[in-house]
Amino acid sequence: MNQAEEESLYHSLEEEAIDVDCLLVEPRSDQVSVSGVWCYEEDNLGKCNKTENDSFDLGGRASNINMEGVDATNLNALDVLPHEVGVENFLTTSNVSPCDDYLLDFGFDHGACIGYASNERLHVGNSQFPIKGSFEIKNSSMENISGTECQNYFLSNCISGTSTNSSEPKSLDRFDDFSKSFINQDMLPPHFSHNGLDITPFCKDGPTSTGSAQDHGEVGAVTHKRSRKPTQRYIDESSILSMINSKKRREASSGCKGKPPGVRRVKSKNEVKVKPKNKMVSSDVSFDKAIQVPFISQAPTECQKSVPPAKIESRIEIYSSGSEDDSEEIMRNMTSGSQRKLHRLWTVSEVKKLIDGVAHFGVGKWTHIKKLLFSSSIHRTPVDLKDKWRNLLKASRALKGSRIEEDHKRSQPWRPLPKSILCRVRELASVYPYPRENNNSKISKSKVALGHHVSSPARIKSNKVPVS
DNA sequence: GTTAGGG
DNA sequence: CCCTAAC
Repeated sequence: MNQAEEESLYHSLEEEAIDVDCLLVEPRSDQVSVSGVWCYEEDNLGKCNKTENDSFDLGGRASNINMEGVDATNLNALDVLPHEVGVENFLTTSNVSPCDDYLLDFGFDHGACIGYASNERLHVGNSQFPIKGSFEIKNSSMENISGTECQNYFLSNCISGTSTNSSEPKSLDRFDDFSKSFINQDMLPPHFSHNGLDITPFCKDGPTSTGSAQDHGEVGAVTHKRSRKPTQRYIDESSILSMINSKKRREASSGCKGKPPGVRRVKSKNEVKVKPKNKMVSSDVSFDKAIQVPFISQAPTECQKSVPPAKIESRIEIYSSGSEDDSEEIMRNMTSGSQRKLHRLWTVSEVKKLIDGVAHFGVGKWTHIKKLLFSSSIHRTPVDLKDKWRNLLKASRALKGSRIEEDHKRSQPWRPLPKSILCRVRELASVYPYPRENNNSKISKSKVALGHHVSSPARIKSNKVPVS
């Protein structure tokens, strides 16, 4: 942008009586310091299970901020180069995002605009957002206020610093985007801050409110400022969201007779089971994150690879995901209570646990296995264990049938189980034959009779395999 | 309530 | 993963 454009833009802003005087204050140094105090509301701990008080990750799709060791007294804890600071996709972090009810409050002390007023401060305090507290950006030269990637998350990409040292604001055009995002008198808040500019975005727009990212752009406001048109991106996303919502409403209203594929009635008892109040941070959840459970922990692009493209709902969950269970709840709410359970890939650790469980309790004791080994995995029901074991048996048989491993890989190109696991399944299958295979399980009998090792007491319990 | 088995 | 019959 050249000088003339900047000036004209500035004047247009001025004409619109938006108090952006501080905009043209020259940045004075390259230092950007982000510091603050963060803590979580107790209610939201479950949604932020990975995060600690003094260490958190504002991971976004485009960039990450990792704030560690932030405390109230150390204002320089996060002294970094401007290009390292990007409060981007603030609301999309998987730790904190499903924020149907969270409000963001941020006021600008002394009317300072973000990054453009020397020695002024941007103060962001969340009252109901999972991250509760405040952080400050002690500005010296945040010259680049980017709103281009703003996906109607109020903080996404609206604050960023660049490493290029410049004595003049470079991105007034971006500020224009930014101001469009924030300054809208049509969205006047019921909330005023004591000191200067105050913005209160919120997203309570009715029972269909999903807490998805789009919602955060629905309503936002600024006191005593003229209204501005919402960004094109906001318009686009709003229309997409409403389209999805109306589609879901159609599906819901069409009743259960048609039974559209992929959307089924969820039994109430399942609802109760699947959604316990206390959300646990289990070892295998973290394992999931580490290994292969696709949709929560990975970047959205990767997630989308693992999700069938037809499942729009799933992709929404990806973006709004906080904890797994929250996502499920959100989707259930969105679809008026009818939603197929999430498809969660079984991790190797889960399979191992299942195998251990079968080894200990025998086939068919799915409830026991669930209670003892999968108590922390609330999304795995006894039926799931049974189904998985059945599939494992299939897989092991396939492996036995075609010794060539390539065939096996071709049959399961997406997630080949380790051969050792399948061998173990086969071994257990011979010891604890699946009920249906009981008829032709003479081999297993002979194996057991030959003292084929099973060191578990469960073997005695299993009446399907006669001992001695 | 739990499990097996078909879809 | 869902549904349902059977136990």
